[in-house]
Amino acid sequence: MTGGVNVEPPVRDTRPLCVVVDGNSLMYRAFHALPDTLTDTAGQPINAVFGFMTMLVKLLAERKPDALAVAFDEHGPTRRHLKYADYKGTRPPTPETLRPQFPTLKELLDAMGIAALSLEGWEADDLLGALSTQCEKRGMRSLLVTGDRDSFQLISDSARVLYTRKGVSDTVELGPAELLEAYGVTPSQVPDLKGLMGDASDNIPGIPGIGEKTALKLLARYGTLQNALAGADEQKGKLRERLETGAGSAMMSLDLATIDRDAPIDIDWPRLMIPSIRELCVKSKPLFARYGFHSIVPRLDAVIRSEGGAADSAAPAARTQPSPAEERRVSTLDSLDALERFAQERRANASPDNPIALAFGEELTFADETRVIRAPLANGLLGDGVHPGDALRLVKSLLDNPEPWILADAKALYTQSGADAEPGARAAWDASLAAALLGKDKADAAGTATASELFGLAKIQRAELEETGALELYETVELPLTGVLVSMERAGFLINRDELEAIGRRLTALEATLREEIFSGIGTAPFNLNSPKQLGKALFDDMKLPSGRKTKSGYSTDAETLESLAEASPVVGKILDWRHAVKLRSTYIDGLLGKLDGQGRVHSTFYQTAAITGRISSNEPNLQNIPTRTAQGREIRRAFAAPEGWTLIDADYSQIELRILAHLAQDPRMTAAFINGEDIHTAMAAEVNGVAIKDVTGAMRSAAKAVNFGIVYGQSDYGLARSLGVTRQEAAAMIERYFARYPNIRLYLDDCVAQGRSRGYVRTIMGRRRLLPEFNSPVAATRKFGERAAMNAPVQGSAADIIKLAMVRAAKALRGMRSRLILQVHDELILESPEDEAETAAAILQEQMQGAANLRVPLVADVGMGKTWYESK
DNA sequence: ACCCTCACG
DNA sequence: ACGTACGTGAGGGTC
Repeated sequence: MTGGVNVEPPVRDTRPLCVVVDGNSLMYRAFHALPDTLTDTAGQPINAVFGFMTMLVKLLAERKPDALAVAFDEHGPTRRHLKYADYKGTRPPTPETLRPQFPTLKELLDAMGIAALSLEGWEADDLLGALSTQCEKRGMRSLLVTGDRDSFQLISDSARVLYTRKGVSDTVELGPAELLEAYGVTPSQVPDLKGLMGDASDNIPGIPGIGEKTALKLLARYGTLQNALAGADEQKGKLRERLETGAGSAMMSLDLATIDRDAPIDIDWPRLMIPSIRELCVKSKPLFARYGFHSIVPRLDAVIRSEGGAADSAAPAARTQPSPAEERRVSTLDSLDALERFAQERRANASPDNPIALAFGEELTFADETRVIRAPLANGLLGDGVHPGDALRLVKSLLDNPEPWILADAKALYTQSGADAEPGARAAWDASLAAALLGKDKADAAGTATASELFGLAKIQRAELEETGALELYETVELPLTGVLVSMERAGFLINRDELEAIGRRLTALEATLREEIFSGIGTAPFNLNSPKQLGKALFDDMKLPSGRKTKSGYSTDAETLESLAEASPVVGKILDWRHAVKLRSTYIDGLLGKLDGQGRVHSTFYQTAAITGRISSNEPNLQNIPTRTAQGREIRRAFAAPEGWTLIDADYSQIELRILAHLAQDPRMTAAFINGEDIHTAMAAEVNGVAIKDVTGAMRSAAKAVNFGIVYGQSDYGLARSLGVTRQEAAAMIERYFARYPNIRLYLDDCVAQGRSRGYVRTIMGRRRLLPEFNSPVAATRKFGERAAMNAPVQGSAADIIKLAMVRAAKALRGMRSRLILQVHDELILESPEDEAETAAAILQEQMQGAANLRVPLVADVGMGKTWYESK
C-alpha cells in the first residue's frame, strides 16, 4: 500500500435516515436524570423538556437526519389493557411535576416544525415499529431512540436502536450484530426472552425464578420460547417445574412484549422531512432562549456553524443542504509513513492554542476545528495481522509529543500505551475529568467515540467549568494529578513475601483450631461456615439462639448480630474470630500474594473519577483498605516494606474533615479548639458536658467522637444510637446539646440541604459539584438520602480536593530526587525514599500537605518513618 | 447477577 | 409510614 493522505468520501449507508424518538421514554429518562428545580420563568418544572431537547439537538448534530418524528403514548386503554386486565395496573402514575411538561414539549416541537405522532389505543413503541417498517418500504433507514428494551425486536438491516441506558446522555447504539454481541439474541428472539425472564419495569411477569442467564441459555438451545416450553421435559428439577407451571404466564408475557407493527397510522412524510438542519436550528434558537435553555444554545450554534453560515445570523439560510465536502474535511492515513508525516506536521505546528482531539477505539481518529483524520488500524494503517500492542505503541509515540491533546480518558491511554505521563507530556484536555467535576456521568465523556465529538465536547466543558468556577481545580489539580497517579501505579509498593506468608501460616493454623472448636461446640456435622444461610440455620434453628435482624434471604449473621449473642454461647465469639482470620487470609494474604510482580511489588490501579465525592479509588488490589483497626489485622502492614537502603514516609492529615467543617461552618468554638491545638474530641466533650478538659472521661470523649463522625455523615438520632449503643432518646439529646454549643454547624448543615434542594447540587471549597437528583424522588427515603449526601459531599469532597492538590505539589517538589509517592489513602500519603533523602523528603511532604489549603483553622499533617508501613504510622 | 459480609477513610 | 450515617472494593455463597 502506498503512503499518503487520501481525501475519501465518507463511508456510510447512503439511504436517507429517519430518526424516530420515543417521546414518553425520553421524557421519563430526562425527568429522572435532572432536578425538577430546573424551572421555566413561571417557576414550573421544565427539567424533562430541557433534557429531551438536549438529546434532540445532539441527535441533529451527530446524525443529521433527513426525517424526524417523535412518538407518544396515547391516553386510554391499549389493546394490551383490553386483553389483559392486570396489564400495567400497578404502574405508578406520572409524577405531578412531569405531567404538565408533556403539553409544553408538544408546543415546542410544534413551533420547531417537528412532527409529534400519537394514535389512540397504541403505545409509542408500536408507533416506532410502524414507522421503522414504513421507512424500510420507502428505502430509508431508521434510528429508533428509546430507553425501552422492547424496541430491540425492531432492529434490522434498516433499523438501529439508540438505547438510552441512564439519563439521556448514556446511550448505546445497537444493530443486529451489536444486539447479538451484547445480549446474545437476535431481534426476533427479544419477545421470547421477555416471555421467559419478564420485565419488572414493564409489568411483564415472565416465569418467576427464571432470570436473564437461564433465559438466554434456553433460547440458545431452543431458539424460541415455544420450543423451550415444549422441551421442558428435557430439563430436571426446579427448572422443569418452573417451565411447566409458568408456561401460561410466559405465553402471555411473550404476547405483551411483542410490538405490533401494523398501527394504522397515516404518515405525512413531507411533514417529517427536514430540508435543512441549519434552518431548523436557527428557528429553534429564539425558542430555546425563551424557555431559558441557555446551555443548549452554544450547541445549536456549533451545529449552525458546521452546517455553514454564521452562528449568530438569524437570517434564514438561502443555501441548499450542505454537501459532505462542506463539513469537516475528512482524510485517511493509510500507512505508518503517513502517520509519521502527520505527527511531524503536528510537532511543527504545535501550540497550546492549536489543540487536537485524539480518540482511540476501533480506529485512531484526530479532529480539530476544520478536519477529521482517520487512521484505520486493522487492515489499514498496520496492515493485516495487526496486534493491539502495535496500535498502542503508535498511540504512545503520539502522546509522547508535547502536544495539546484532547483526550476522553487520558489515564487509560497513558497506562495502556505506556506513554510518558509526567511531567509535561500531558493532555491539554481530559473530558472524563471535566465531566466528573461537573457532576456529570462519566459516560458523558466515554460516549464520545469519535474525535470530532470529543473536540466539541471539550469546548462545551471548558465553558461550563468556567461558569461553575471549577476551572482552576480542573487545571491545577485534576489534570496534573493524572500523571502522578500513573507514576504511583508504575512504582507499586514492595511486599515482603516471606513476612506475608508467615502471617498467612499463622492465620491458617488459627482457622483450623477455631473451626474444630466451633463444630464441636455446635455439635453438628461440619457445614460451610462461610455460608450465612447454613450458619443461620445452625445458630438459630438448631441451637435455638435468639435471632436478631433478618435479611432478605434469612437470618442476619453479621458481626453486630453475633456480638449481641456472645453471652449466649461461647461458639459465637469463636465464629467471629474465625471470620476475622478468614477475611484477613483470603483478601489480604492470598489476594496480595497473587498480585506480586517479578520484583515483589504490587501495582494498584487508581481511578480518578470513580467516587462521586471526588475521592480516588484503588483496585486490583485495593490498597486503600489494608487492615489497621485490629492488632491482628494491622500485622499485615509489616509486609508492606521499603527496599534495602530505603525508608517509607507516611504522612496523614489530622482530623481533616472536621477542620473543613469548622472552616465551612465558621463555627467560633470549633475553630478556636483547632487553633489552640486541642484534642478536638476531648475539647468538644468538655464543652458539651460543661466540665473542664481534665475532667473529661473516656466515655465522654468516645461519645463526642461518635457525634463528630455522625455530623460529617448527616447523622440521625437512630444512627448515633446504634453506633453508641444508647437509646434513641439519649442520642437525640446528645445531638441537641452538641448543636446548642456549636450553633453554626447546624446552620451550615441546614444550608447545605437547602442549597442541594434549590439548586440541585452542592459544591466543595474548590468548586467541585455533586449533583443531587435524589431530591426529585417521590420516595421519602431517597430524599432523606439526598439530604445526608448534601451535608457530607462538601466536607468529604473538599478533603479529596485538598489532598489531591498536595499530591500534585509534593510530586513537583520532589522532582529531581529519587523519593516518590507510592500510595494515597484518602487522608494519608506514603512516600518511598532513599535513606539519605528521607529527612528532606519528609519535610517537603509535610509542608506541601499542610500548605495545600488556607483554611480558618490550621491544616496539620503528622509524619512518620519506618522500614515497613506498620512502623511508619 | 445479586446478596451478604467486612476491610478502609 | 419508613428506613436509617458518608464514600469505596473484594471475596464468597447462592440462584
